[in-house]
Amino acid sequence: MTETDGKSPRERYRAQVCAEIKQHAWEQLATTGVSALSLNAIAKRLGMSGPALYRYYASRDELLTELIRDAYRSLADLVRAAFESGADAAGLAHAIRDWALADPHRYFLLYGTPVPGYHAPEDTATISTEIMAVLIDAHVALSLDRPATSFDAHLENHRDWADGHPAPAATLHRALSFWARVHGTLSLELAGHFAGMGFDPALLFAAELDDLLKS
Amino acid sequence: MTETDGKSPRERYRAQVCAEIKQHAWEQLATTGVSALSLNAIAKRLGMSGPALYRYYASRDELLTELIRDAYRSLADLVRAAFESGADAAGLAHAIRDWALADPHRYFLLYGTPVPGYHAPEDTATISTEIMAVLIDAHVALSLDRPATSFDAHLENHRDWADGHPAPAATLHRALSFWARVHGTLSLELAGHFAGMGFDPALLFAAELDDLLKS
DNA sequence: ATCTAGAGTTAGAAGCTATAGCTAACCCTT
DNA sequence: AAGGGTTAGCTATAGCTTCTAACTCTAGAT
Repeated sequence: MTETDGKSPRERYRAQVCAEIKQHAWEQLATTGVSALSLNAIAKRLGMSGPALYRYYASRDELLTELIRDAYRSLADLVRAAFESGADAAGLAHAIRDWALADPHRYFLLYGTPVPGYHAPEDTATISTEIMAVLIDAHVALSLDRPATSFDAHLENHRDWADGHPAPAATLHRALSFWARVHGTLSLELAGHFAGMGFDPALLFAAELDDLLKS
Repeated sequence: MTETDGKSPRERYRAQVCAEIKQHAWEQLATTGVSALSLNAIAKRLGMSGPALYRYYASRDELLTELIRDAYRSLADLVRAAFESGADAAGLAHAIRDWALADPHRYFLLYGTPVPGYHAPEDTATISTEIMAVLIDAHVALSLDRPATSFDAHLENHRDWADGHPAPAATLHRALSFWARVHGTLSLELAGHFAGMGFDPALLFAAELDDLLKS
């Protein structure tokens, strides 16, 4: 209970303020989107003046990087947890869609328009390959009786991104298609491009995956 | 040659300044992206002071709306021209991809992260349905020997967006899948998510379409 | 008890959007 | 040809942003 956690009170206080800043940043992000994320507004909502925030995050970009990292981690954990609890590829897709619908701005933070000056840090790429690895795992169980395509052959020679995964190229192909179709339908839906069209985006989502997974 | 064009000199001058502003806006957009589009910077590059620009565009959003409208028109014209010159669905996909690669920021202006406060004007929706109509046209020639899916049945009851197009629901389904797959692979590629992976995005793009179109 | 590190402050620079009020030039009409 | 209305441009300003600099003051460590 009253474990000191091995940290000095200053460090604990600092960690908590950092967490509070991030929490308010997420709230602001969820309501107004990334472009309207304001350090000043966060500081005022925390009861302190603007520049005080720079003790905790050196710049707006550094806070954004932290948010992106957290979002990636959240998605990777979700995908991994879903897979480890026995979900198949379709189950993963559903989990990802729910995750995105729960906070569209968080999804766009990762997969939306890249911000001009920003460059993702090294570890987000690591998490990204981690996600891809799980996606590949989720596709190894699927049948491979479809005829091999020329892209399969190309992937055979360009499978470094699979990080040594032993799955056949056709499976890597399926994982990539999975990712592309999930992203395609999901981002069009989240951006509102299906808004006035009347049909149910969830059914298009499911149909795109069905077409990929059954065969 | 020296046709007066029926416009007063003031109107002609105004139209030209508007065009120059838009041209500089496109240049700035192509290099730095939409978030860095600055009315001040455009004004200075045109040799006039910041607020002078507000005589021509009432706000940053109004200029953005104009740019979005132009981009939509450009894409719609491209798609229509490609179809009328005999391109099939795969040809349309190639044309769209080239159009997007030529100016990624323009593509993201239409299909990227929606800007928080902004609401698209009426006519962009009109152009969007115009594009969809051409996409449907491009898919009517394809065979329909695939088994009907439940999404086809759903589309039969929600085909208002097709604007009275007589194509069967399976064809509407194909047009939607086409759009989603084009957008999925293209936006992942343009956002750099395939950057360190080694394979050729053009081949994944082609494979995603092949899987849709051949059958 | 003293000293130092760090948290928070105000002030300010440079940038942005956008408004207000003014001048001057221009077009049109009389 | 002269006046009147329109409009293009200016400067100044308000209010917002990120971010730096210099200062105070307190809390933890020695």
